[in-house]
Amino acid sequence: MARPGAAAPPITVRDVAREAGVSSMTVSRVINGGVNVAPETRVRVERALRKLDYRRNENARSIRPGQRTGLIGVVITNITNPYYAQLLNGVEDVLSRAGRRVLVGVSHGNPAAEAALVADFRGRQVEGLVVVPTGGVTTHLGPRALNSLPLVLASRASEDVEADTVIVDDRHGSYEGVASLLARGHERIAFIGNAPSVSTSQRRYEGFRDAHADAGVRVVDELVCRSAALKEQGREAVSAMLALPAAPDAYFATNNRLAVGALEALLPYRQAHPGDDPAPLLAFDNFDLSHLIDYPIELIDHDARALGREAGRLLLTRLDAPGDQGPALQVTLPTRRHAATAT
Amino acid sequence: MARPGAAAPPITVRDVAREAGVSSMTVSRVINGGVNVAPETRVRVERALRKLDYRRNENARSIRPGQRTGLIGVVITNITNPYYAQLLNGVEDVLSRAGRRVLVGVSHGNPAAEAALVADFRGRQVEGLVVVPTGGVTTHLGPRALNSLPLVLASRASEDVEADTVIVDDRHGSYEGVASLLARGHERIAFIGNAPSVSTSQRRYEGFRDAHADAGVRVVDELVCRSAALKEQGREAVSAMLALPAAPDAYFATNNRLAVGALEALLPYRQAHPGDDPAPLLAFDNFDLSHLIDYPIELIDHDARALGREAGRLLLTRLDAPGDQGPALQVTLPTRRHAATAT
DNA sequence: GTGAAAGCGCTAACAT
DNA sequence: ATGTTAGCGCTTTCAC
Repeated sequence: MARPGAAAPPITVRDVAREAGVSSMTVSRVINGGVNVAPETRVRVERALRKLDYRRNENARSIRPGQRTGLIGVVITNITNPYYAQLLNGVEDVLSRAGRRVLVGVSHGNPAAEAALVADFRGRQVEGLVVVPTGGVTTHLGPRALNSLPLVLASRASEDVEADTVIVDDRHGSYEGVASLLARGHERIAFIGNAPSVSTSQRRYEGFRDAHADAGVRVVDELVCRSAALKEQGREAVSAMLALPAAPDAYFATNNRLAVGALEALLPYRQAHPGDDPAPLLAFDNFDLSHLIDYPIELIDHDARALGREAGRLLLTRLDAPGDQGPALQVTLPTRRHAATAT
Repeated sequence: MARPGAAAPPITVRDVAREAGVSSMTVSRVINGGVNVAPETRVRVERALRKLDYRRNENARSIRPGQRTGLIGVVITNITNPYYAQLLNGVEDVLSRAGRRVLVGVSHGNPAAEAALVADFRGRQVEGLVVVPTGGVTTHLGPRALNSLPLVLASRASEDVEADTVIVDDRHGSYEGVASLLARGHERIAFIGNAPSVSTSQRRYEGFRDAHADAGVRVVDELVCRSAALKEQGREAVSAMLALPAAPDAYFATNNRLAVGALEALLPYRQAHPGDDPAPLLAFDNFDLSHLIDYPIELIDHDARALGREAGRLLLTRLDAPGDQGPALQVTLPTRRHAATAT
C-alpha cells in the first residue's frame, strides 16, 4: 500500500497492456475506437482500463505531428467587465461543444502582456487563437510570428493584422442613436469616449460626428471628451459638463463603464434639480440593471455573447479547412437601439 | 519558398542545433538558463534561436515525469454571473503571477459536466484544480480519482470532499443582516433563496432562521421560498408575496440574481403605491449598480475577487509543498454589511 | 487481429 | 564545456 500522501505514478498504456495481457498497441487501438480489435480482446482491455482507472496523457499524445491538442487560446483584456465575460462565455460555449478547451489569458490592455500570452499559448500547441487586441504593437500577431496558426480578432479590429475579425457595427449604431437625438431637437450632445487609438471608440466617434454633419448641427467641442478609460473618468467628465454655463441637453457614453460613470454624476444632479427635464443618456453596450434605473436611458445594444460565439465559429471554420487560406473575413454584427426597459 | 498558405513545420531543438553547429543538448541547456555553456557557444545558440524563431514545445517538455506543466484547471458554474467572473479573475490573477496558466471550464451547474471537465483537465496534466462544486455526485473529486492532485473548492463547500475550501461566512453574514432588520421591528421578512442542496443557500437560510429564533420572532412560512434558482423565479416569488393579504415588511434575497429578480417586482409595485413605505431589500452578494437604484437596499457584501485570490493562494501553497499532506484547510472570508450607496 | 519497432520533442544521466 | 544515450507516453508503420 502506498502512503496515502504519496501520489501513485500515473497509469500508462503499458500498465493496462500488462493487466490485460496484450501489447500497448492493442490498448491504444481500443482507446481510439477499437477498430481491428477482436471483440473479446476489446472487452478484456476495457475491463483493465476501468480497473486501473487509466487516463490518457493528452500532452504525450499530442507531441506527435498532426495530432490535435484541442486547445484554443483566448486573450481578453478584462474578465471583470461583464461585456468581456459574456464574450468569453460565447467563445467557450461554441468551442466546448466542438470538443475544444479554452486557455484564458488576461492582457489588462497591455500589448506586451498580450504578446507574452500568445507566445505561451503557442508553446502549448494551441490550435488557434481568439484575441481581443489591445491595439498596441502587433508583430506577435503577424503572419511571420503566427506561421498560419488560425487567429480571430474579436470586438476590436486591428489595421495591421490580417485576420478574421468580428466587430459590432459601431459607426452605424452610434450614427443612428445620435441621429435620433438630433431629430428630437437635441443640439448640445456630450460625447464621453475612450482614446481614438481604441478602434471601437474611434468608429463610435465617427458615427457621432457624421450624424451631426448630416443633420447640419455643429459638434460642440467643449462637450467632447475622448480620453475617458475608467468609469471614474466618465463621471468626472460629466460632472465638469454639468457645471458649464450651458450644460449638455443629451449625453452619449460610448461604453458600459463610461455610461455607469456618467450616471453617477447625472443621478445626483437630477435629485438636486427635480424641476428640470433630465438630459437623456445614450449608451453604447448594454449594462446590467439599466432597466431598473430611474433615468431616461437609450441603449445601442449588442450581444457580446453572440459576438463571442461568432468568433468561435469563425475559428472552427478555419480549423476544419486546414491549408485553405481564404481571405480574412470581416463580420460586422448589428446593434439594436432601444430604451432601457425591463425585459 | 514555402507557399504562403502552408504552415511551415515547427522549429525543433535539432533545427537550432544544426544552425548553431552544436548538439541539441547544448541548445536545451541554453534555453534552460545556460549553465555549463561557454559564453561564446551560448551567443551562437541564442542567435540561432532568434533567427529561426524557435519556440519550445511545452507539451513535449512536460511528458517527462517530474516536469511541471504550469497548467491549472478552473471549473466554474457560470462565467456570465459577474460574481463568478470576479472569482475567476482573482484566481487567474494570483496564478498568472506565479507563472501558471488557467484552463477554464464551465459546468453550468451540471455535475456530469463538472466530472467531464475534471477528467479532461487531468488528461492534460494540470498541476491542480480550483472548482466551484455543483453539489451533485462528487466521486470525481474523491481521493481515489484525484490521486493527490491538489484541489481547492471555491465559494461552495462539499460535505463529502476533503479539500482546501474557501467560502464566505454565509451564516454569520445573513444572521447579522436579518438580525438588524428584526431589531428595527420588521417581523414579516420574506426569504428568497435557492434549493437547500446548494450549500451556500442552506447556510444563508440558517442565519435567517437563527436570527429569528434569537429575536424571538417566528419565521413566517408562507414568506419562505427555497426553490428559486433563476432571476425570474425570484421575481415571481416576490410578485406572489406582494399579492398576499399581508405583504412582507422586508425581503431577504440570498444572491445577486435573486435580488435583481426581486427588484423587478418591487420597483413597479412601489411606483403603483407611492404612498407606502417601501419594504427594504436585504441582499447577499453585491451587484453592479445597486448604488444607482432608487430603492432601500442593504447589502451583505463580500469580495468574490478576494475569494478567488485566496483559492489561488491555497493552491499554490499545496503546489509548493508537494508530498506534504496536511489536513484540509477551511478559509472563511468575512462579509461586510452596508447600504447600497455610491462608492 | 495483433505486435514489434521506431520516433514525436525534449531533457536527465552519464560519458568525455 | 559539450555530446551521446536513453526514455517520457503515445501512436504510426510495417510485419506477421
